[in-house]
Amino acid sequence: MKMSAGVEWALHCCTVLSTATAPVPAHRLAELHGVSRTYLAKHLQALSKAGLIHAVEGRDGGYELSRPAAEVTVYDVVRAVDGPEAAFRCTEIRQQGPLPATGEACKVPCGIAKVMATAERAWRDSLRGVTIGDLAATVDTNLPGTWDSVRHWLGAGTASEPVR
Amino acid sequence: MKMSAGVEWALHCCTVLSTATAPVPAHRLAELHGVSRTYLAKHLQALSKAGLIHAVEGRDGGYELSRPAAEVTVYDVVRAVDGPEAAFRCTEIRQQGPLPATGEACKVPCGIAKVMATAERAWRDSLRGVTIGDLAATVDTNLPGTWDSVRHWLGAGTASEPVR
DNA sequence: GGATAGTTACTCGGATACCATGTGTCCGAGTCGTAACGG
DNA sequence: CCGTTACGACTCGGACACATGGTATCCGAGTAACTATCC
Repeated sequence: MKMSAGVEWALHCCTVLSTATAPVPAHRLAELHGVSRTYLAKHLQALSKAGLIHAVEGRDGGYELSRPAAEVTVYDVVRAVDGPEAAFRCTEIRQQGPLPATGEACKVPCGIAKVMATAERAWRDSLRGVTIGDLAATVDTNLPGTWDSVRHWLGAGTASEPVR
Repeated sequence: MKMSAGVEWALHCCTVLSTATAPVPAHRLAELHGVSRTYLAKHLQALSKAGLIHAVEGRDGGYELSRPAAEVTVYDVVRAVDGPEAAFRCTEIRQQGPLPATGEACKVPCGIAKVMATAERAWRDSLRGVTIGDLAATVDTNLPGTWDSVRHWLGAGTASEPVR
């Protein structure tokens, strides 16, 4: 069981967007994080479809958060990128084989499925307890001035162009 | 993010083994659950490597639980089949790009990685709170007599042979 | 000088290849139960 | 009748193909800003 690497990228991007003062193009976010531009674009589209971010079209356009960072949870991002379906999928094998469970026994969900569902709910609840705003604040606590540098870099031209 | 279907099979098999009175061959477990014999064998090998079950070799051999069912947690099985590594893997992209995090900032783990690790810990703790014995008891509560039927079927010959 | 039309460059969005991991399968090594055999 | 021995069938274990989904990429549609022109 492994999670898409795009989740990490998306979370970093959302955190950056929460402190940006203007729309940020996808290729700029990729450059800032040192990842593939085209593949990151795919994940940003997922975030866009989920309504977490929205695109400003045309020249000088880019992405920006649709809601305040404090109202976007980490789980929202994970769900948007990684998909809404649960990791564990009960295939109801109790109904197969020579001793299948009868119809009435299947009215209650399989005990195994219930345990897995409970665990995943705990996982989701934990992720729902943290927002993009919290993440940004943590970074600022660990290394004050980080967002100033990021905003400065975003405001400047390309990376090859020296920052004065 | 999806979990291997073998996890579900393995949990069902462990529950059956917890009520069996003699070693159960892999092909018999596959037949009982209506799943691929050879593929199930692969997952049973994983359980065996993890020490959760052990093989009785030779004729009339098979698998049996190594520990009492009450001492085997659901997480033990999930970990054995699905692997011990976490779903989220931090690739430290904060150290990449034109504004990499400096050495001292990296002494503390990335905030995103911490959030994901906390969530996964909650997930694991939830799975650790349920044992194979609990699962077996749940089945017996929902449909009393199930394990008697299973034991009877296991004691009898092949499925094609009618049970008297 | 101001409004307007054309141009340009930039943005996102979906459709398209590649590869790693899960899925499914196979055959060989080892072991126990059984039966035949000899004492 | 009992011990020994050889056999046979059954078990697991690891090594081998296939398929699905994540990974990575490309090009086309659309829009806003800029510029030059005209009134």
